[in-house]
Amino acid sequence: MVQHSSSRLDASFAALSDPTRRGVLEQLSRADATVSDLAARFGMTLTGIKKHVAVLEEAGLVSTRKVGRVRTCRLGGRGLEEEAAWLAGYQRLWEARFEELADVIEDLKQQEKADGRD
Amino acid sequence: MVQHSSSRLDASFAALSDPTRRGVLEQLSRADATVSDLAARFGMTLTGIKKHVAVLEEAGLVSTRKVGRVRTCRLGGRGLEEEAAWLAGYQRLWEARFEELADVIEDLKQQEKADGRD
DNA sequence: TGAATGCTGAACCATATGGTTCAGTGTCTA
DNA sequence: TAGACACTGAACCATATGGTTCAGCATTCA
Repeated sequence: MVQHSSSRLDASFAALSDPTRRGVLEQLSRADATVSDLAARFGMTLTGIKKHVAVLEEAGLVSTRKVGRVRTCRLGGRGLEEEAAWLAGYQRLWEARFEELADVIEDLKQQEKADGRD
Repeated sequence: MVQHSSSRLDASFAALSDPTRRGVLEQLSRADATVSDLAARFGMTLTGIKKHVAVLEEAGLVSTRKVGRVRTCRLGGRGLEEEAAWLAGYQRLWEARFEELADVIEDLKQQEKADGRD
């Protein structure tokens, strides 16, 4: 069954729904980055990018560590397995639904043929 | 490369970030349903559920048709291929990142061994 | 025709989101 | 020690979100 009530899914899908945050993930997949690095790259204030990082961290997609005055962000903790699993489950149902539809159409065709024979 | 700037991804991930909407998708994967059906099942007003359906429709995940005074909703149009592809791409990068990390660790081990030999 | 049904739209409300500025705080470096 | 640097927190703003109620509007049914 598709799981639909999970605050973790809520948080991660919400995190992924913003292009800046998807960009940050992509960036971090290439290399760790400081908050300043990200702010510069995405043309945003430190405070602004910090909020995005916080959202990603809350969702468990990024982890950060502060050394001295520099906070470094890296891809973190989770690899979106749960989200991928949800999508995969949904896709199975979606496909099943269309096979079902195909069956219905097939039935209609059969019936049409039978009717034609009357 | 991971695509991160897509309003379609924005819309669909946002649509998926709400448990009621994921529930509606699950429900529709079993059978089509009217707006009233969904409102009853999710204990929400017609107006409330209608908004959720509108969000799902905007994201292309549900399609609806009104016959007489009844609007029927069905799983629609897209099968979340793009979203699945994004996640898959991300996961590849994520895994690559950890292999890289493994390489670094391996290098450190080698170096340690070499240092030990000095 | 009159009443019930199913949906719709507008208005409203509280809270969340995505951004900013400004005023710090702590850490380096000359 | 002074100044620059990197970040942080509070306050603010506009808009979006998730929900409601209430007043319609068609459509169906008795």
